[in-house]
Amino acid sequence: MAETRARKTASIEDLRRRVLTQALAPGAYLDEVQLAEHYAMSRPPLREVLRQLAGEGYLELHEGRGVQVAPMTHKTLRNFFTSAPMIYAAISRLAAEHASTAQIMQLKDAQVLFRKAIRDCETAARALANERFHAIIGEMADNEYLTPSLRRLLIDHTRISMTFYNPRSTVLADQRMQAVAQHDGFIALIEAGDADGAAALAVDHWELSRTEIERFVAPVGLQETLGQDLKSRGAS
Amino acid sequence: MAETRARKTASIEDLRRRVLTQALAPGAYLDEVQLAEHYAMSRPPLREVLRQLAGEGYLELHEGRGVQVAPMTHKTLRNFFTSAPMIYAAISRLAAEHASTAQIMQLKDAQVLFRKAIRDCETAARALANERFHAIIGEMADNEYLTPSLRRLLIDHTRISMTFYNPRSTVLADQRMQAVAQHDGFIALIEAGDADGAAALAVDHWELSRTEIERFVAPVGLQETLGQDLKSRGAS
DNA sequence: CAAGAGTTCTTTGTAGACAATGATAATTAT
DNA sequence: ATAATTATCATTGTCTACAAAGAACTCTTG
Repeated sequence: MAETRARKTASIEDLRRRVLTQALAPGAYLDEVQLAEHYAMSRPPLREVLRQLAGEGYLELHEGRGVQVAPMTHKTLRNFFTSAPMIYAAISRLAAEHASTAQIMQLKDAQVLFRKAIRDCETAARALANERFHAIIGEMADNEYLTPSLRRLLIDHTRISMTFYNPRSTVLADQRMQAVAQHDGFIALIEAGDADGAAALAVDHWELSRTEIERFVAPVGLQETLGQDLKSRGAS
Repeated sequence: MAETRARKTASIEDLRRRVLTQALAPGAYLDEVQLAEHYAMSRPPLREVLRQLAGEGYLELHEGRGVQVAPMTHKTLRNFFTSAPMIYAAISRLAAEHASTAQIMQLKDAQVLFRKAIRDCETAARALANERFHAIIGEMADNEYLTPSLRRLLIDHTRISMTFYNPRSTVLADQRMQAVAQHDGFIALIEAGDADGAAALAVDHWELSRTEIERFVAPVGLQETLGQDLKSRGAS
């Protein structure tokens, strides 16, 4: 078994992806033996992987009762809204101050993929590309004290966006174009080293995302009276 | 082996303590077999423990090259100064908003231990009690997105304070009393639910700590001319 | 004498088997 | 019939032994 090491990192990345795209639903319990089989490894190293992912916030360990995909409740959503703008703004500011040219290249590459995913209406790819874009900004910030919080926020931001993202909705099409434009803005501001600008844009970008989420969480009520056909509205 | 579970959690707490008090020096490499022996467990569960602690920021894993106590460089110190006030203020604010009475009791208990450690000039106990005090405030905030950053900050804050803390210095005695008073202030403000007050006090508390650290990192230069006795100044 | 390659040895990583705990279902007693 | 208790089962947690990768040392060669 020469490539077990590769398998281990692969399993970590795959599990991250599955959690982010909700292929593994929040709150779902995982089976160690099943996962170990799936990734063609034995349980001890898999357990290490699970611990690590728990540390990163993807999973939750319950002593003697198994591993759970990090659940999302109304409380987590509230906390998310409270913390996100502050962290995003701080990270963006630091990124503009510290970004290397190599990292800016990475960011541009990520933006290409983001654009592509939106054009092709690939929900999961879009969510992952967006996560990657912001994760790179996090790397640029290069601050070991703030990145843990950013990581944690991105996990749930990505998962939340997966729950309600509807590539067919024309209302959201405009917002998607705005998001793409804002990403371009990030690249320009970071390249220019404009810390204040990047921080301000982070707040705008967050506001855009927040409206999207709010529109889904608290949608406008149905207008029909009892007895009418409700099918065509699709409020779910 | 009925109590292996207890041993596992005990090993986690002990390792945390040893890192925080610098009984394990920053950057030091650990030996798995030695640690496993020390905690009377086999290597696989110990490796899980190490992964978890790495996730929490106490350790760093190096693929195939062993485990290292999280190092502290000039860069980490700079990042620390950048991030700490924001996170501390935010956490304190949320703590004042959400603290339960049970948690306030815990905080008061922690403060008793903090006072005691300072009175008895026990450096490690003081550092750990201070860490615990602020960790409880973190629990009060009850925000899974911000606590990871707070945790990370407290690790290095505790370690930094251990490096230069000198219970004999009379200059620092006054600062210690101020710190105790500020902790009392936290308790009062949190109990009163004064979020703005708690956030403001967090900034003050941070400033106090920062001056202490700065005085150590950039001390005033020695005044003696060459050839004079330098022993009595203790500039290390 | 210095530099590089080969070999040995220490240390990390993994596998498979075993033990123990928590969950589930069945049986018994009220 | 329902509730409690016990027994069985599935699943988590751990241990010992083995394999492989990295580090250090030695031996050889320029």
